[in-house]
Amino acid sequence: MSRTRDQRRAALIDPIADHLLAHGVAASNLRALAQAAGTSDRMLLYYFADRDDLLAAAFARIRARLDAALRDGAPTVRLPADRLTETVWALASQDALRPTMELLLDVMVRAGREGGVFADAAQAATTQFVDWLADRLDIADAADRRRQALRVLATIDGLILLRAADPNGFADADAP
Amino acid sequence: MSRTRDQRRAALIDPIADHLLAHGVAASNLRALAQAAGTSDRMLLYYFADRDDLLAAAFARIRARLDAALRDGAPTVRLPADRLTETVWALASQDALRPTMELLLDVMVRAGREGGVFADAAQAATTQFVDWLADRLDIADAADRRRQALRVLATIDGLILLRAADPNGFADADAP
DNA sequence: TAGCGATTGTAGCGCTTGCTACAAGCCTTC
DNA sequence: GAAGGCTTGTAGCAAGCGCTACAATCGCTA
Repeated sequence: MSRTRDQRRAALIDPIADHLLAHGVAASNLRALAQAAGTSDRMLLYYFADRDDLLAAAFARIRARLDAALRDGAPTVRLPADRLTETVWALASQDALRPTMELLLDVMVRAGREGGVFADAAQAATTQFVDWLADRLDIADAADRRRQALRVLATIDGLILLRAADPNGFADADAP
Repeated sequence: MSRTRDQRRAALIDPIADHLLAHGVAASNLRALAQAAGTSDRMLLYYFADRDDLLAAAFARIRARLDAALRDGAPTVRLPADRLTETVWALASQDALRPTMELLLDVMVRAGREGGVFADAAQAATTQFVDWLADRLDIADAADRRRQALRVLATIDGLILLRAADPNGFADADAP
């Protein structure tokens, strides 16, 4: 009974996550998300407390997918920072990861202004990513490694942001 | 007559730019902007064609301010990329520039999804910033210099984004 | 089969948003 | 002082938003 409800709840999240990835947060109102999930907004609010609850679930799902993609994407070979940046930038530019990274930007900007679900999701994703990067940096000191990992992530995020904002002007600098 | 109208139009832009910098794009609806400018939304739409026109004017004003701040902020001394990154990161973290940089992130994310005014503003600001950075990089080849300038900007933008999204978690990595 | 909770559709509320119709006031010009 | 354009206030529209009240239906159990 309660398990069935949880299952149906879980089944709704995938198409909703897809819609978020494809169209961003602003275009993800309840009616649009309901259509994407093949149901009604009324139903979404039956399975989820409110929109924030729904978004939180979708963000968690997207993070789980990202986790899997990162695990498959690159082995744990320790690299210097600039080489790691290069590798991850190529990885994050692939079709599979690009929408995720761009949605992450969307969420991070909202985190600063709105807080709430967005702050939680941004913090979780950042931590996850920084940890993953730190595992792949050939730096001995842990604190320094973490600091450099954050710097690598900053560069990747910035590159994605610049490309998303101005895809044409970015073309000539595509190869780092 | 027409000059007076232009003057009044121009006078409205400063408080509106201030509001944008303080509260972001989402919180800058016509009624809020009107209150910030000490007038009514009706008046804003008398002096500007529509909200996009108003935002475009405000973004242009903010870019002019940024231009002045950059000119004052650092002399044209050519540095290697990592030293320039350090310098500009410190500069962009100052109270005077920080809101501008964070608004720029807001605009850039919107540029990707909504285009229009945001794409124009993002492109102009990016170009302006990259040119300024390129003038301060001690790299001989022009194309390579521009590419590195874009990379420096990406890192700065990414750092600002990470700090804006998660001010606490970022504290331990504040010094690059 | 009757009853009862779980599920779903319909309709719409209350709010915010960008924008507009209309009319009143003001200020210049003759 | 009359005329006519420039400026401004009042009021409100239409659309979109998150969310809810209410009732109908479904499916299981007794």
